[in-house]
Amino acid sequence: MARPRLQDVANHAGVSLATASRVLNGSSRQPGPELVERVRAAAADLGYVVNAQAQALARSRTGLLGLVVQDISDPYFSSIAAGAQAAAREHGRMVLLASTERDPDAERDAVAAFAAHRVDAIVVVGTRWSPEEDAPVAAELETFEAGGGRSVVVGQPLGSARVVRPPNAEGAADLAAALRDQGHHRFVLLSAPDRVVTAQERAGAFTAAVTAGGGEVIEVVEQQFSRDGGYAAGDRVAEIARESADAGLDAPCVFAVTDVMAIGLIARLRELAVTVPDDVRVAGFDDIPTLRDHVPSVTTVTIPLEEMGRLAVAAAVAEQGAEPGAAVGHEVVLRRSTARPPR
Amino acid sequence: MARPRLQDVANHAGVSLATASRVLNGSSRQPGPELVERVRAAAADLGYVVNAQAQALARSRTGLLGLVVQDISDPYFSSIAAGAQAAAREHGRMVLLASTERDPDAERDAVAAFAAHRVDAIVVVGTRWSPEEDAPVAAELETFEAGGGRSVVVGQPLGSARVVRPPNAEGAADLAAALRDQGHHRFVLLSAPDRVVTAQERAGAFTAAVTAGGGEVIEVVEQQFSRDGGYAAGDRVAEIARESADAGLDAPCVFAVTDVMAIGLIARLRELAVTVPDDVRVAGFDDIPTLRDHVPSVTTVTIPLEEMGRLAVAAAVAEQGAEPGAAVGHEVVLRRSTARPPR
DNA sequence: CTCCAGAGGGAATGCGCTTTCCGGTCTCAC
DNA sequence: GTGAGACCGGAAAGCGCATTCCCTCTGGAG
Repeated sequence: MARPRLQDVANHAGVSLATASRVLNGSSRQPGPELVERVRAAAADLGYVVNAQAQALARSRTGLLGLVVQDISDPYFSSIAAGAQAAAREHGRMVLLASTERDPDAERDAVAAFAAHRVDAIVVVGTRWSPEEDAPVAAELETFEAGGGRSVVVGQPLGSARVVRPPNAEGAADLAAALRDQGHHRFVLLSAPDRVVTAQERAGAFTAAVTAGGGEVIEVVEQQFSRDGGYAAGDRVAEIARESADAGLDAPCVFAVTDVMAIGLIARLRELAVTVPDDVRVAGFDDIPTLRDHVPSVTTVTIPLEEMGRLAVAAAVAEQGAEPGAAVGHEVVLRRSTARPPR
Repeated sequence: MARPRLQDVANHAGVSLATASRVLNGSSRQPGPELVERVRAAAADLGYVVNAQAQALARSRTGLLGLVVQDISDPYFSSIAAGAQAAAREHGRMVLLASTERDPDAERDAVAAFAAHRVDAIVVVGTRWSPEEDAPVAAELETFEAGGGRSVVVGQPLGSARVVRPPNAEGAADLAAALRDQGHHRFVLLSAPDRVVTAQERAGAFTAAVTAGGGEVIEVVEQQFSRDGGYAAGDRVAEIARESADAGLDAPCVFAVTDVMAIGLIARLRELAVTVPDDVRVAGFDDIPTLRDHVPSVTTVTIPLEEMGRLAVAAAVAEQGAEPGAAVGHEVVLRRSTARPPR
């Protein structure tokens, strides 16, 4: 049994196609109550399900929202996606999802595919890379916008897309200040390769704030922007800690530019019998949900992940001229991983 | 500047619409090499982007896959989603995502919306509820299949959908056996309301296996199927632990029907100064990624979340008649949370 | 030299729906 | 009583593409 079409409903109700359309699909012009009733009944009778594809073609609007994230299984992205998804639902939009495994090429492909599907807007979530790596995505987004689409990025600016900017610099600076107030002054920076712009923003602002506050970044350790990167940094950090102890210096405080690196680092340190926070202090960034029950509890910068997702969707569906960009708050939360022993 | 249409490309290349279509969209019938070249050039020239909506209408296939999960920010679901997403990409499908906040009504709405968008297949991930709560989704899926769609569930059977079944009973039974072999015999079951079928399957099989092995389930604590549910159970579990200690009995072993409950429980126990595994042992189920760096490490049953997502998509895109259901493996992993003190 | 098969290109139809545009009816004011 | 609107239902023209069918042209067999 083939799916009934709107024409079938119209026939069954004894009205024209136009009337059936007006009744069933939220037209501003509603026929008389009696016809409305007849059409409704016919639709229910036949089990009619509107064909959104055909609607999209006729209206040249799909009601679709393209969401590009770098790894949907990463709590950072899945939290943002949850917010975006909820907001999309409230706005009556459906979400097309793409997870790119942190590959800029896949990012470009995803944007192109979304453009082909004529989504109304595209939201790209995640750090930018080097200008060369970003160029293809940017070009693809440009084309998309030229064709009448709206684009939003959560992260750093990209082309002419609207931006929801995580407070990387502000958060890192505030964190540095808070740690200084706690009495830390010898810092190790656990960062990621240069191409990871988010890491650079955080690392740069942190270093600047530390220096301005009279502290010192005694070493920069560079690793992958992931849990395993943090883990890999463990050996070097442990060495630094031992050197500090041997020299009778204060235990160093590591700033990992993202929570997942902090978690990986702590895992390795535990294996090496280096105690956090006694031998090394550790701070992260993001306050991902995973951190909630981590032991030891980890000092970090809370950023409203779900809200960022919601804001991005709001910017994506906003009428022409509404808020071009959005800022979100942040909060430094000091926890046990940076506690100093009472004296 | 409006988006160029295929007609524009055809004009620009000096060929007919039909020829342009054949060149650009993988038709079995390819025009002569010279024309192919002309059309390709024209398309590139104009920046033509195929309209997937129009294609879908003409072909009456969308290449879309609907994925319904209960909470995309939960690592259980986001891991499955990651697998599904990757598999979909490999099969050249796009994924429409819906996250339902564990609300059966939202689940039904999502399926209906997917049906309206004429997705080729729908994958519903997550536990089933009571028959009454499941009925609407089931009906919606039934309609969808009647209209030519394919449906797959990851979890318990629902209507005539293909099933990817998590090894709930097998895993729980094996876990019970493994714990018995470790010397545990006094168990507390931390389960969820009856309507959560996954919890029932695990709890039922665990209890049966414990009893069969000569052990005893001394109490069943029922809470929400979530981290906070586990947390809420903490006070009662602590009481049980103290009673056991006072009576000079072996410390009880709690089986939390899902890892997130185990994590919440342990968090509360820590606050109450009840030590795991000395005062209470705790085991979970799923082996979600979050568990990787949890302290103490938690005994659980590993199930291949990503693979389940991949299998579901494979079943969704499989040709007629292929594998109707799929089974996945599991593995009990004993970790510190159930370790018994050396004697 | 004729006939036929085959290939290659184009015209035209239709996928299922929205949305003008049109003509008819009804109501109300003058 | 008459004309102007207001209102209402339907016919028809697309939305952008795939695909069927038809026509023409070419080459080879007989």
